[in-house]
Amino acid sequence: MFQVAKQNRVFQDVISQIEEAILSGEIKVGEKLPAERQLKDMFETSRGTIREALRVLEQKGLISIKTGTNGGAIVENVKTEKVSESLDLLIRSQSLSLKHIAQFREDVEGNVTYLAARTVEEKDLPVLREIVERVKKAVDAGLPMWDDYISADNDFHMELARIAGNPIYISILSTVHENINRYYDQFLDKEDERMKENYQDMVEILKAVERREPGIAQELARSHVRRFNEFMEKNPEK
Amino acid sequence: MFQVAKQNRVFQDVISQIEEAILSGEIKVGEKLPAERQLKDMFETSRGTIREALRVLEQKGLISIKTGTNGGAIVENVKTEKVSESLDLLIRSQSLSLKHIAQFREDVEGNVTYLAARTVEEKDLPVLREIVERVKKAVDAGLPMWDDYISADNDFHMELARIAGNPIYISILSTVHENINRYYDQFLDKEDERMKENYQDMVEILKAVERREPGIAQELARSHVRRFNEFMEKNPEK
DNA sequence: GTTTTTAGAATGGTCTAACCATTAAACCAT
DNA sequence: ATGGTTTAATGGTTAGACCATTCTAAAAAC
Repeated sequence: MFQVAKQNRVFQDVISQIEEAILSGEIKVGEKLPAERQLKDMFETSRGTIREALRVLEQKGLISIKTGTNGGAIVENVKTEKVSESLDLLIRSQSLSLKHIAQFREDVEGNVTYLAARTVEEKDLPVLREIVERVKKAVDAGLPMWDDYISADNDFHMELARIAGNPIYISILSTVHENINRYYDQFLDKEDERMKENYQDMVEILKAVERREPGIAQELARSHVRRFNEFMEKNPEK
Repeated sequence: MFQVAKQNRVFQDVISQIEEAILSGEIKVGEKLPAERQLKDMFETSRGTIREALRVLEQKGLISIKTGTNGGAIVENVKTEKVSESLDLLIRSQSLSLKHIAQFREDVEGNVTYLAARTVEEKDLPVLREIVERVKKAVDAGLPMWDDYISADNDFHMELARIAGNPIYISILSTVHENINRYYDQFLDKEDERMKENYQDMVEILKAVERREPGIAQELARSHVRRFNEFMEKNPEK
């Protein structure tokens, strides 16, 4: 029947008002908020309170702050980065097993690759080919280039997400990569054979995307990820 | 080659240390951080700096703060709420459209239903049947029960996620629901016909799950969600 | 006249010290 | 027992000072 009677925190009100001004377009991206000392006078409060509000707005990704003359709080374009950050916290604070992340990744990479193969345009292909080239170079150089190889593999999947055209997938995928890479470092045996197999996978995925065959591309991406996962699961330390 | 040499903000260091202590389990959920005046001494800094750090940790959803004796910063279980909040900001700042969430939801519900149909056990079925019963009652009662109907529909999908057995899907799906429900309220025409059609969808999905037919269940779930989305997109205000 | 150096000013970052507001618990009066 | 009162601990807020960083423009050097 009744709502909890919550306390009034001045900085909360400051946050709401500035957030509203930004989202309504009253203050546009790239523009600066008034200086802290001015805001203090405008809101008739103290600088400390203003600064607490700015910390929250900064954390939300609505503003960024520079020091010095001409510094101040600049209104930012909200990026997907904060979604990744909070999702990452959520994932890390749950007791998730590698199996859960691995399964989720398999599904997501499948979906992303499906969408990418459906929406890919001619101009996207050189970028993908260039990444596959990088993987080839790393594979040819062998184990010393393992890190480059992993990094290019991630780029390949992220580029597919970009092509798929849905920013949500970009956030989700970067979070998944961040989390699963921690496990890869720990549990994946760095073998030459792995690199070669996975390079072949990528070549096949690229071909399917070039031919605009979503279903096939999806299944290839899934087994590509599954291969990684299986090798990790075989590892006894897990 | 080089990382950006970022300036040292004392509160940033405080945030990192406390965050690390929480995520590593050194301080457990439900436990309290030391009082601000104690933290100030421990970190050898000022109370203002400590408070700026606490604002950020609060915004991240890692702690909540109570006033009064026995008050203080309590370590919280990270909830999906903050992910939803940042997604919501993305939408409101127009970096993300309803279309993106709708598409993502279609994929996710499809994946979840596929998994659920594969892993479902006999004991899970009564729960699903009970939810479908609730939907039937709401549908029979017609438009006045619209909210109950939407709520039961969400429950149905969340229960499938639970059955699927991957906590990531539970988090992701609640985030999606939290966000998309706002749009349903705004853009979905509340028509009797909608309720009936969607009830039929759910009955079919349940049947496919009962028969352990993952592929069919997945496709049914996808078109179920797509139906919602299409009705929203037809709405001119969108 | 052009370039370099320097000084100033504006801005965020931090600190101190005080007081206010809220809350739980202990105590007291009825 | 019930209800009020006091007390102490905690977060919330304020004011004022000083430091650190950075841009600008004046001054100096060439």
